[in-house]
Amino acid sequence: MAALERAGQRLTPQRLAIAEALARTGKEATVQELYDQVRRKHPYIGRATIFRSVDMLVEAGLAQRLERPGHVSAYIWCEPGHHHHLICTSCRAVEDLGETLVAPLAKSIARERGFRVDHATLDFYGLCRACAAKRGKPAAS
Amino acid sequence: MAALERAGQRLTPQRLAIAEALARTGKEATVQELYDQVRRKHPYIGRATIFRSVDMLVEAGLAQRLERPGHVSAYIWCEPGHHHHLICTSCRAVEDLGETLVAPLAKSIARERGFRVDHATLDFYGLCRACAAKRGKPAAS
DNA sequence: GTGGTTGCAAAGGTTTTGCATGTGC
DNA sequence: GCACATGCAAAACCTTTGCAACCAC
Repeated sequence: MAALERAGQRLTPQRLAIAEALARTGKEATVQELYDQVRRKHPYIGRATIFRSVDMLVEAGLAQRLERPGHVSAYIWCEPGHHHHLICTSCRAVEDLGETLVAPLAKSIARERGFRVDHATLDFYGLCRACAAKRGKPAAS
Repeated sequence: MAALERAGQRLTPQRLAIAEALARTGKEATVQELYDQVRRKHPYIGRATIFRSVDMLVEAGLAQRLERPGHVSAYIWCEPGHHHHLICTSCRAVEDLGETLVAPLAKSIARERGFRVDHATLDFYGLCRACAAKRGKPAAS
């Protein structure tokens, strides 16, 4: 959590609580979920603070906004340099994925299509090892 | 546009107009932009119809929702089997990318991490060939 | 002490929904 | 003709903003 200090931001109890909540779940979390979670210890925290704090975390490179299907933004804690993920659609656990997979792709795209890649989204959705083992087949809807 | 019929959906003038508008721009488009565009020919169309139609298009596999940063959904027309894109952050043009790049990645992830990939997002943001040529460097903010 | 941060509440904007009417098949 | 699609408007929703009080540094 010392990463927060390194980000050159003020270390308030709220921010700590939010960062901690996000880091601890190991899953993607919406603002509402973080709000519910953090409110157990900070009953007077406001939703706006969550929004402002996660924005700050994203800018500091400590979190990432997942543009996930369904119009609600979710956030995940992430170590610098790990901006791609495996996201379990069952338990919502998130695993990091390094840049190593994307870098060669970006390079070949630049070469073959003349496209100058700035950044890329690469996220895999599916079942994590545990969930895949639990149910061999995806659950029927 | 015959793809619409194939999707087993009713072919209404509104849907045709929306699909056409989306297909013709060759760019990502927000609902608001489609609304403005389609309204030139269908002044009485409602925003709700746009939302319902793009949802239908997405379900039919003829469009894709881009979860782009900034909380507004944008949609792009896409041929079946081309669900990854190069998106120009300058002119907002969209180029298709086949599945060929992702398939091997998904396979290796399944093998190495025990993760059962269902689907993946892979979109590259940057400058298309034309925009990259126009301005060698990204514009200063 | 000071400037950034918080909490509250209200505003802003996007997306969804209900229902009567209209229409493709 | 019937089921589905549309238009309208209001509701629901997430997110942002303004501002006074507060607090980390």
